Amino acid sequence: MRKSRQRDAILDYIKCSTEHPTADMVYESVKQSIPNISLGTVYRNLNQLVDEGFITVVETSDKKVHYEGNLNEHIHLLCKECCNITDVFRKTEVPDVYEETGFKIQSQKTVYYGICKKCLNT
Amino acid sequence: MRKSRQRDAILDYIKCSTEHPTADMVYESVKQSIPNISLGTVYRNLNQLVDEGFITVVETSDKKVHYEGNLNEHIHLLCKECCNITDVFRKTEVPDVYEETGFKIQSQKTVYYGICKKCLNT
DNA sequence: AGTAATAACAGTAATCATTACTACTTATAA
DNA sequence: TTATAAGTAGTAATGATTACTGTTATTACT
Repeated sequence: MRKSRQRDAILDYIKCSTEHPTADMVYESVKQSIPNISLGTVYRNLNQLVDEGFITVVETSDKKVHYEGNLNEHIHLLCKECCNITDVFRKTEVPDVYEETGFKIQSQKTVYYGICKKCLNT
Repeated sequence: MRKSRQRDAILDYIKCSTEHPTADMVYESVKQSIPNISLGTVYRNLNQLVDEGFITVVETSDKKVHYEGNLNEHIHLLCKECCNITDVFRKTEVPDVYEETGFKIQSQKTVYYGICKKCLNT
């Protein structure tokens, strides 16, 4: 991967952001320092940064991919009403989440990402 | 929610499926018993069934929503190569997953779904 | 430093999963 | 049994993402 001003700006913004920006939010923000950056460039670099493991993605029900720069293991609180994503870094036990954040848990989901048996043997 | 032959067939298919079908897979399958069912009907009912809590969704990187009828708490193994989703129901500890399933875990994600503080007070 | 090779870019067109819309049909409550 | 409104089929529209094309910029090698 070569060095590029555009990708540096994109990565920088995501790494510093506390929210979980979408491609469009990245585009709007980076446009302030690189006015003629292309939306296609943003998408291409986001995909590249995910592939290379510099950032990760979070899916919500708003049908847009959200990006995240904090790679430390943590839990996401995902509001079904407003789609807001909140990070919880402390090893807070489930019953304590409500007291500490005011977030009412209704369900949970745990996903392990990796390579399945079949793809490992290919 | 009224009774409808289309929705019954859709729910039935998802509840019986061991894979995690997409809207299109549901459409193709239900079409065998209701040949003139509309894809729009499938989407509308899937959203309704999710809203009413009869089924849930699983997101992969293939940009399609996958549906799931098994509401028992379990873990998903999501292959980054082929996007296959495998369910793990036993409380298998992370180190044991590989031995039991051949799935090589690279990262994990835990999400709690619910209502945030702000939306609760509205 | 000069240059060739090619990764990356801007701008725009295309894709495709999902949603919205419309006129018709059917479940169900009174 | 009939009114009403939820549900449907079929199709058009939307919108996030990707693909494409001609140009620019990085980097490895003389």
